[in-house]
Amino acid sequence: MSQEIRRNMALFPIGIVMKLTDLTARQIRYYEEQGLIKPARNKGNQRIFSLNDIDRLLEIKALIDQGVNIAGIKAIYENKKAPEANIVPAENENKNKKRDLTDKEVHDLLKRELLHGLSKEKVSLIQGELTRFFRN
DNA sequence: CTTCTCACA
DNA sequence: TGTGAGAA
Repeated sequence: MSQEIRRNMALFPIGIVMKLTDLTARQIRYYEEQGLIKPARNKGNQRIFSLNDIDRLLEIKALIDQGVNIAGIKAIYENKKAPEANIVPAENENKNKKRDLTDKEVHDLLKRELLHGLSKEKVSLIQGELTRFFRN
C-alpha cells in the first residue's frame, strides 16, 4: 500500500532532524554508523531521513535516557527487524507525482503517526518540510 | 549558509 | 561525544 511507501520516503535533511529529535548531528551520524538507522543520500551525498528514521531516532533517544547503551539498543533492534532502506524520492520524477500526496493526506498521516508527544513547533517543522517538498 | 568526512591536545 | 578543518 502507498501508505507504507510514504513512511519510508526520505524527505528531511539532518538539520531538520536535529530540531525534531533534539539530537546533535554528531549523534545522528554516529547512530547511522552503528547501523541503527539507514538514511538515504541525495546526489550531494547529504543524508535525507524518512519518518521511520525520525521515529527510530526518538526511540533511541528515549532508550538512552533510560540508561540503555548503544550495544543494548543494537541488540533490541537486531532481535526485531533491521531498518528498511529509505526510498529516495526521484529528483525529476517528483514533479509529475507531486500531487500524489495531498496536503490533507500529509496532515492526516502526520497526525496519525508522528504527532504523539511532539510539540507544535516540531509538527510545524515537519509540515513545512513536506509542503516545500511537494510544492517543487 | 548547510552538510559531509576525518582527525584529535 | 565534542570540535574544528577543508571541501562541496
